[in-house]
Amino acid sequence: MEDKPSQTTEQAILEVAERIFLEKGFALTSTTEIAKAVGCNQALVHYYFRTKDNLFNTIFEQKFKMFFQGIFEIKNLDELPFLDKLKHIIESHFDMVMANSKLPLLIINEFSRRPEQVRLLSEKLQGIPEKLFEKLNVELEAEISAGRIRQISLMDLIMSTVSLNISLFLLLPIASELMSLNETQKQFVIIHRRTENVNLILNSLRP
Amino acid sequence: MEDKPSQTTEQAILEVAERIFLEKGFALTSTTEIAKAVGCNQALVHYYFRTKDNLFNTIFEQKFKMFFQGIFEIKNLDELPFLDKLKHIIESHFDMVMANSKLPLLIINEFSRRPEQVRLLSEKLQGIPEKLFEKLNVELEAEISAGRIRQISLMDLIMSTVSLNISLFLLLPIASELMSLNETQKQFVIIHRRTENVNLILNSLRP
DNA sequence: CACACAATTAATAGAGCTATTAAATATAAT
DNA sequence: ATTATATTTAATAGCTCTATTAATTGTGTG
Repeated sequence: MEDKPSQTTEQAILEVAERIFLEKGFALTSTTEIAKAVGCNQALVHYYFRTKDNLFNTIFEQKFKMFFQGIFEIKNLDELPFLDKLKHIIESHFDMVMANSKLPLLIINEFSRRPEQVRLLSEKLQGIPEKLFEKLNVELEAEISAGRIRQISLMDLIMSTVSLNISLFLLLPIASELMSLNETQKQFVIIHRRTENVNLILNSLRP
Repeated sequence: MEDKPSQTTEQAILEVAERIFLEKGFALTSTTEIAKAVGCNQALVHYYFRTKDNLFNTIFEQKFKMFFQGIFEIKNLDELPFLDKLKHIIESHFDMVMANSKLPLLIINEFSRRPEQVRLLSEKLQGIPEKLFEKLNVELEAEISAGRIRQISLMDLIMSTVSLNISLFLLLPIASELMSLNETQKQFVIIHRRTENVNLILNSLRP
């Protein structure tokens, strides 16, 4: 049946489903459509994953983990000054969002569609970034005490970073439709906002 | 049939439909559900609005206009210094988003569901805030020339403001689920972020 | 080859949804 | 009161979707 003989049908279904779910969301995606895109019978989707919910959860769980663990990926930044470290964190978060630009909307929608299940899922991965947060918080408070940056909580810093980074990719489709941006212009906006988000946050931290 | 005898059935359908559409989005809302919530026959929804799309568009168009025109409501702020004016603008934008906290997600989803129709709709209301933007831009550039604020474009300023303000209400359901926030705690976060968003932007503008 | 098992398909039950139609009921006007 | 018009309902056609079942084809193993 296959174009790519190297992968199993099950993998093909997963990959196609991931793409379509990210494109159109859970509600507007049918197993019929997935099967058609894979080039197989619709029953086969249910043969491997039984239900549409199962299939979605398999994909969503993996993406969700990746996204939350990747919020602030640990790197070898120990020796850097705090603000340089922060710059790296903001930029790598931006890059992660850019590489998964349709995921935030899916997660937000999924939380409003069935908050309970997503909460259960998220409990499985509790506590992963806590160590990093602890360390960052210590450094942050040291900087504040030393008078090198203004009073601010780590939560606010994270909230602002995530807000600015994900919003770009939530709003860009709207802005580019309203202002008729072409692909080149969109790319320009993206790299421009990448630096602007960093500037905004770092500048605002001055005491 | 009615609880509120003062309003027509048509109005009742509109109000109920608005609430449910905002709650669950277009795809997950059925005319059957709307009718049940209104307390009328399902055919009546189609009698007044013919199609579900029509009903949705009627509501969406009105909300969409309100939201975009209200992005930067004009006020009597002429005599204020630029930064004070900006503070007012950010705060009143925040308040408008807070009063319509489920609307941004609906608009974002609708843009990805049918970008073309929404673009056509948006063309109808082109040019409303242009005057204000012009004026703000002049003032902004004057401040930059005078060295009172750093180099930044008005577009970036708007983008950051909208990003920070809408993201709070996109992320709060997730955060409050993950951290088990109660209603009081959520309210605290909201008022805290209201001032933090202003601080973030104003602080970042220093040269 | 023959047998077991995996993969795939066709067919369809069952459910929910949109939209229409025709009939019933309420309302207003003369 | 009668008639026209507006409102409301019941019934249902037609569609799409999910999920299951039974039958068919493929594949590897003894």
